Amino acid sequence: MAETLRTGQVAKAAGVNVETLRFYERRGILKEPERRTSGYREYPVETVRIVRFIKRSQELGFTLEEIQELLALREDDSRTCGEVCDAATIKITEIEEKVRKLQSMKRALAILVKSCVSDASSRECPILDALDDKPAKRVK
Amino acid sequence: MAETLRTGQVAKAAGVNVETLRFYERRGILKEPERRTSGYREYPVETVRIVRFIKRSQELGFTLEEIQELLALREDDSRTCGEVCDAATIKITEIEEKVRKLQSMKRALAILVKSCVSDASSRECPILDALDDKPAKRVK
DNA sequence: CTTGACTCCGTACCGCGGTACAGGGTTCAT
DNA sequence: ATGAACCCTGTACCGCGGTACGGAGTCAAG
Repeated sequence: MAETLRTGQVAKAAGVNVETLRFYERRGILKEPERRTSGYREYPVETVRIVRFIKRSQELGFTLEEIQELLALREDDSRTCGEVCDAATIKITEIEEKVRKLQSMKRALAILVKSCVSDASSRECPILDALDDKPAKRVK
Repeated sequence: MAETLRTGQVAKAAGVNVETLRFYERRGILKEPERRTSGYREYPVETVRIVRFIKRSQELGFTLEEIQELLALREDDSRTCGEVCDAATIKITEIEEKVRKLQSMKRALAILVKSCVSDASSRECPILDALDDKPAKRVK
């Protein structure tokens, strides 16, 4: 029963390759693991989940730097609760903004689909309206 | 009253710089505008909205290639309605997936905030659970 | 005690999405 | 008719997030 994992095992389990782990370590996004005397890294099993979290977060449009901040929110004994709380609240606001825009885009696509179905010669284009500044309302 | 705009005007209005327009043109994401005899580009005013759409879409995690597809959905007289419809439907599904994940992350952050408020010494970390495969339920 | 898979480190390179010149031509207001 | 402000093309470079070596050491099974 392995309490620790080596690079290859972590990489495989997390679906990334070994150099990516090293890259994350250099970037400071993964903290340096223990080493055995040979120099081999010994990762805690948890690392797999962290790496997976990173990859998924990226798909959502977060940069590595932002992800680093997100990860810093967990297991940060040093910072005061208030700080963590504030940071998390800011992130929540950002996420809500993303969701809002995505839903706006989705609505635009839905209009497109509907106009397709109902009327082949529809001329108005909802796509550009989707993310406009002005709250467009020209659905006719 | 200007019916067309020049690069500088488009760039300024859209909040990008001139070379970005040229770059989009090379990439095929903006179609080549008319030219006056001097070689100066003459953009239709609509271009400003297109560029703004591109920038906003990027913030939502779409690549230029995906954005190109989105833009292709509009004003595409050649393609059949069915094709456009199918493509839009696929995009909608992708968007829903993004939203789902974002909301999952948001929930995790909210738990974090709440645990902060209620109990300074809470030990469980919701962050890593947020985007896990398994539908975690350990809120205790 | 060898062989093959794994790991180490360093450094170089990649694709994406731009950004920044250099070296010219155009416009237009004065 | 001239100067500032704009535009053209081409090419080189940038930061991000990895990816791919090369050359060497380690580990475990046979």
